Amino acid sequence: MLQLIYIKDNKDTVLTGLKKKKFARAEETIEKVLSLDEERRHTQQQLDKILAEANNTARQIGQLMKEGKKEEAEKAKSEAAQSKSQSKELSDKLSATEEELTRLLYTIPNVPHPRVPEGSGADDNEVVVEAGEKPFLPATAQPHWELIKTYDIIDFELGNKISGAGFPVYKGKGARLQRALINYFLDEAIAAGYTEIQPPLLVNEDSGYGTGQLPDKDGQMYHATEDNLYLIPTAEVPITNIFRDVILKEDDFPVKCAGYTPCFRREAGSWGAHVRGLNRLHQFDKVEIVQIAHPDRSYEVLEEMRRHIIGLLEKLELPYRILNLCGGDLGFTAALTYDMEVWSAAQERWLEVSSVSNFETYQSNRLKLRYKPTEGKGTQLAHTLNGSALALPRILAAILENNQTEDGINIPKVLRPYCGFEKI
RNA sequence: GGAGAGGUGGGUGAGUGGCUUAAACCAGCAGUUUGCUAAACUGUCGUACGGGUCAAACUGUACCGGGGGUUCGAAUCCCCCCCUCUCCGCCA
Repeated sequence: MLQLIYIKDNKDTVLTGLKKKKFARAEETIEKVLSLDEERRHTQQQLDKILAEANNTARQIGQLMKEGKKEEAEKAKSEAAQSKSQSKELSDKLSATEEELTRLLYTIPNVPHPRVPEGSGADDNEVVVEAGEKPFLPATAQPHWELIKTYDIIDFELGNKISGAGFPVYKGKGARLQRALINYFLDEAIAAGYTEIQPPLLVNEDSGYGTGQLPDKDGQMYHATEDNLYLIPTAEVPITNIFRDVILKEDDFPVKCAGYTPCFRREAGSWGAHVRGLNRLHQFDKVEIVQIAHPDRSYEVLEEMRRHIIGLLEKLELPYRILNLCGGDLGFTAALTYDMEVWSAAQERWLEVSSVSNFETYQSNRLKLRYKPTEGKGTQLAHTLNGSALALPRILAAILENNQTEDGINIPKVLRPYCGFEKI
């Protein structure tokens, strides 16, 4: 969530930003936030004063008792009892106000960065880069959901039998190619200075709130109710939560973590004709990169992450384009997001394979992820960033479709040492 | 799953109702000493929300796993919950 102090000091910027993000009732909400804050401070001042007096009296009573002045002590006691109901009332009011304030703050999305383009939907996203050559496919070319049957490398029917729709079974060279991609992505991340993490795949409620999946996207996660644990929808959740309630030192920056995990998504209500094959799944594999950055450097870090992902796409020889998401299409918590899409030649459409975002302090405020500046007092919120590097199924789809030939599918050169074969 | 023990600052760990404003030690930071390192010594050393100030100094409140209660006063007593550890059982 946004920092209260930021809203107070930058009211106009916040309002402009929220409008860009198509957040309805921006003025109304911000005014309410500011007046609640006013009320909160006023109440706290009153309460603090009463508590200070009460603490004083209590100390005096202790002193009187010690000196054996019982009568005086009794008198003081009855006085103290009076301020009690008063303080109870005030502290109830304080927590009610704070609660309402927090609840309201949770409903306000992050403010977009100035570089975010205006717009209301996917059509308004800015194409930053388009690179690579779209392959020319033979007339016999098949979409990946046919190819996987032809070569018997991914089996949806089997997954259907074991689990249900959206849980494919990877077989033989399909499984090996998948494993090759994971290892390749991890090795590249390590080479780029990321620390490899193998996090838990089930997380508790606190972690769900920490990265913002709860309470809003409750229905999107698989929930093991017996133990009140959630299957992770992305490695972002466990990895970022490593830093929940953490105060870093300034020279701890940059913190770079990468992890491979399966990801589980219920994708409630989002199935349709356009999500055939590997395009959308309940379980899929992904390598995620996460950075915790100094606020002054987070946009450099974002560009660094973007370059890292481009590097992967280029080495995989996939045509790609990069979108700078417009205000209306930007996620709730992001300040700036690049979507990376690869060209899927047989489907003749772009597939999103990565999304890199700077959340600035939006996540860290909720996580209480701070750092101590070397100069000066106190703590400051760090910036968090993450991105997929990369999500496997659509990459796999694009590799299969783009590299198909009359006599098999060519494996990109960079993956061959990892696969142990050159062709499917 | 059964039984027991326990959750206190960055760490170790004291603290059974009021000289606790959380001792002491370690680590950290600053300084002194020093040819350098080490050691020693001195000082400093939590977080959040307020007040105060140009900024500080200073100052109020809350926080000893979480939530409630008893009391003038709770780390300490009571209730509920969560978690960790040990042993047993089960098990890759």
